Amino acid sequence: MSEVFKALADPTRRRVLQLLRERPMTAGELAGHFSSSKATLSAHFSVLREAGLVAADKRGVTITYSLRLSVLEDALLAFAETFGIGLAGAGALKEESGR
Amino acid sequence: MSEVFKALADPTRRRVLQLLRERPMTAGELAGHFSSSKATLSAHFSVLREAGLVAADKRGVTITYSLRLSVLEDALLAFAETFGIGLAGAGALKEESGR
DNA sequence: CTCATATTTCGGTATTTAGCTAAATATCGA
DNA sequence: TCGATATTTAGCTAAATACCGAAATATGAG
Repeated sequence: MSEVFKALADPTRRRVLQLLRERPMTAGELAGHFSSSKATLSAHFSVLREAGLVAADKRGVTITYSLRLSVLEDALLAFAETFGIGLAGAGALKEESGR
Repeated sequence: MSEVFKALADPTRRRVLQLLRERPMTAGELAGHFSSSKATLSAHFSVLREAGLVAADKRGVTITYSLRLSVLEDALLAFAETFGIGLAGAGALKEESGR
């Protein structure tokens, strides 16, 4: 739980997740959207990976990252629930992910 | 946004929010629930205050902290929305806070 | 005014984090 | 095998964070 929130606390990482919302992208492709060095971005990917928020798929020499929306969703849901904040919309999401 | 997630990234601070969910509590009362020093807790309160997640009400020599649920709610909602995670339950919450 | 109480601020240390460049690793094509 | 490409790892610095004990601040009681 802490790891997810820690990952979300950085704007760069949140933007990475946003980019991956559209489609999976390679590390280099993602890095192209930022001004930081690739090494720095790589560290951000690592944080996201360890939080379980992205999946890394190595294909040849490139690594494609994809968003693991369910992990993000579950974390937010679990946390919000303890505060009585119902996230009813998650149901609709579940349907969508089920197709 | 970053400040809210950063505040939520620490287990102690999340527990403080949980405690405040029941009722407002003074700084000392809150500190009694943790093994860290009061100085350390005070710093945590400061982070929560700066993130807007709690309100501090100074009454005489004691400071009573209370949860600002709407801020937490709005932050989670806004973020979740950008990921297509609808938080329909927030509507019901709004009604509740309206009484 | 003085004392006790509640809380924060100060000064310090240790750990973590974000960033960089340079070097290492791995894979592909010729 | 050699070279090019994609990505990570290593080594470093600067800034931020968490923690402590001690000192400062503010208030209310007497």
